[in-house]
Amino acid sequence: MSFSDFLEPVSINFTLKDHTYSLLKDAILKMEIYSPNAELRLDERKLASQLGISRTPIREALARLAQDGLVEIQPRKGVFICQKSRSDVLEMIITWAALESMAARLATSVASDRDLRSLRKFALKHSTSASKAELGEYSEMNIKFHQRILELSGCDLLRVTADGLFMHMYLVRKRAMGESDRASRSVQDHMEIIEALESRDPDLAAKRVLEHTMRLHSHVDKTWSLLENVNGNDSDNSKSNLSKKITG
Amino acid sequence: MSFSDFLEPVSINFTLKDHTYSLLKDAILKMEIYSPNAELRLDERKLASQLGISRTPIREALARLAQDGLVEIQPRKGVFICQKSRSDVLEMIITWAALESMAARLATSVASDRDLRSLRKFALKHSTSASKAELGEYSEMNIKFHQRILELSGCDLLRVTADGLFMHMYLVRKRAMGESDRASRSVQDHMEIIEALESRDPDLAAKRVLEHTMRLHSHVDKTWSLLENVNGNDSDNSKSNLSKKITG
DNA sequence: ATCAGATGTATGGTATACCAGATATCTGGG
DNA sequence: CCCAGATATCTGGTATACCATACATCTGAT
Repeated sequence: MSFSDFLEPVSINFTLKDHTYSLLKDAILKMEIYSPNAELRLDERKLASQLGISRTPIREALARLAQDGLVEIQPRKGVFICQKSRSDVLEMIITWAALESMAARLATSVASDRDLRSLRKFALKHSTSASKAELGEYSEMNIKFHQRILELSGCDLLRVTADGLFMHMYLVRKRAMGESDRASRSVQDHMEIIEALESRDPDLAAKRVLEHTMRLHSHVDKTWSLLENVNGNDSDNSKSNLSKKITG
Repeated sequence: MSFSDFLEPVSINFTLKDHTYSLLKDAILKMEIYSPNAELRLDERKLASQLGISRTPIREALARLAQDGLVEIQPRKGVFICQKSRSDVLEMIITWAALESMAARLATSVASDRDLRSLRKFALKHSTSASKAELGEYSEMNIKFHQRILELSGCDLLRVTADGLFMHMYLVRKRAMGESDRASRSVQDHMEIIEALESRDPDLAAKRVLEHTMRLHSHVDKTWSLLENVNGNDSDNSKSNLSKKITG
């Protein structure tokens, strides 16, 4: 072993801006941005000195985060973490429903029997945690289940687009779990979705995923008055009970 | 009238980086990036001197374009306009179908009778241009029709997400029109979609939009061997005839 | 005491200098 | 003539200086 054998992994293609991007993204996703005392402002100079780098890579990372919709850059004012309003969340759920419903439709054609067996096994394995008040764990599994359906579609763009939404949903996820009996209903829904996939029925699979996700929409619509008026006008009362109307 | 009355519109909130972003985006969307002699490389310094500004705002604009998927930044190599492979295009069509199908579903609930009448009028007005070989005009109208459905959904996120796809589709659109009898079939499809919306049947509207868009998928799948191997491996032959399989 | 205007300061916007990797070109030995 | 190694140069990555605006604070006249 020569000396040089030990210093290979300098990770080629590493750039500060990319590193900073994921660093900031993780930080934003982890922080409780809805707590009343949350610091929503990001100070370029402070970040630069904290990370020990210059402002340039930070600014490019912030530009990308702004494109993601995670932060908002107000010229000459500052950059602020975006709080999602209730209607923002509802729209994310609708869009997510659209994507995952299509994914399920595709999956009935392209997913292998082996993949579906694996999905069923995964769902069964975690079905017990729903009732045991291990809601944190169940919540994790819940997200994984839905991401798995996106993967099984074989359409990477569907998956990537939905991931962009999950990123935002993650920010508000902590609020949703543990309310009413959603978890046990969720387990039942999941099994019915799997059955639809296994029966290779595209319309049925799409319908069940749509109804399942729109139940979340309905739930958030009814119970999340908390986020009202957080970002000014949130005045689309016209969409009330939308979930029931559009699922036929 | 005092002198100062004439110099108000300095456009507050104007920033070079935002301006550069839309400038570059438009330029990329307008150029023929699939012509063999297309210049795919973007030189920061050249752009800077051409636009008469420094590299900084250009770099931030490029960072945003990269997030959009319009360009790819290869560290220490350069920034290149992304050419879409055939399978990329197919995935965009699938995702678009998912979004617009959901939009139609929503529209059956939230669109007003007046909006639907307006949509029908718009479709009728342009239905003749399809047969008159004014394919450029028809193509424009076609896109507007679909965007209008997204708007009628009342869900802005659906519309914005789909717009991001339209941006890419625009790049390849010139190739699709004028092939076979797609235009006249398209007119028929559009009228049936409008009828479904007017009958306020969410499932039917969603189904018709899905089938219409997946016909485009099918067409591209069969005829666009041109884009094969443009970006290396394009090896998802497993999806053949996907359109037929998933529309029930 | 109050408020308009001046002034200071903090923050993002922009320009520019310099660094490092990647590639093309040159050059000399074979 | 060929090719390895040196070298020049091009390009993006980073740091830093400076500018312009927004906002807070101060000041003095009423």
